[in-house]
Amino acid sequence: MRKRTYSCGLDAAVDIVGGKWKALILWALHHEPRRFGELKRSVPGISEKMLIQMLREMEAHGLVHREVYHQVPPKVEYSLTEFGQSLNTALIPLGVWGEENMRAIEAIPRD
Amino acid sequence: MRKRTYSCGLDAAVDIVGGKWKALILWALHHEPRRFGELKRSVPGISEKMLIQMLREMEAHGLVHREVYHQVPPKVEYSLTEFGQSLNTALIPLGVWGEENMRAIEAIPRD
DNA sequence: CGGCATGCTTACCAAAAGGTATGTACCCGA
DNA sequence: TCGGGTACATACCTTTTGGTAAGCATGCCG
Repeated sequence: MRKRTYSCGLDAAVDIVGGKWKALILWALHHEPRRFGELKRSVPGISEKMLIQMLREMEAHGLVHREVYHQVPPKVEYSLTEFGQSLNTALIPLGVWGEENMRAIEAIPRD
Repeated sequence: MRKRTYSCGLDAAVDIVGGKWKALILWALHHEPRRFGELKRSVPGISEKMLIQMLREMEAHGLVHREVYHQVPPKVEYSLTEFGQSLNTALIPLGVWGEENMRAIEAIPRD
């Protein structure tokens, strides 16, 4: 989130979904609400710091909902809001594209 | 481009389209091939350095085609490959989402 | 009492992304 | 000879992003 005006819708969407992790977290929440630890396990490679940071931003952006259960040990559940759902839906074709072309993408030489 | 394996298609797609500019450049090339200067004008805010850097990467990734015309003054045209077209198509819903929600996105307080 | 589990939080650091400014090479027309 | 237009390249710097490691609060279980 850095701009106040966008040149087009894609510009705005990229700004929201930007970074390496948010799309993956959204994806992981697609089917059901998840706890912190579950999310960490279902987004391989993410650090706790990044996960929290992204969750907090996404909460502030109205994409996810955070529900705290006052238990011991503590339990916190994250779920998609309507807004988050709609973004997730818009990401589906991109996910499909990625799956269809994963071989080609993996074959790209990285310097 | 940093990984060799992806946890899902979205992961791979985000890796390719990553950053602030590539999606916008792809978008700008959607309808017709464009020259360097035209692109610069149609992606507001981008610096020449970033534009070249992104174009080079996208060429290396097989998303765009670069055609040099040996003229004076020089002319270089960039166009989408089939691969680039397919990615662009997958980005359409995201662009639509961004347009529909642009007001909401702009209203998000930053920090 | 001590260890474990959960869900964070903090400090510190490295790498990548991005921006500004300037320079290059070419030829043309004034 | 000078400036302008095209398409870059390069150096330098700042900001953003991401990673590691450690610590904290809580209460249960043995």
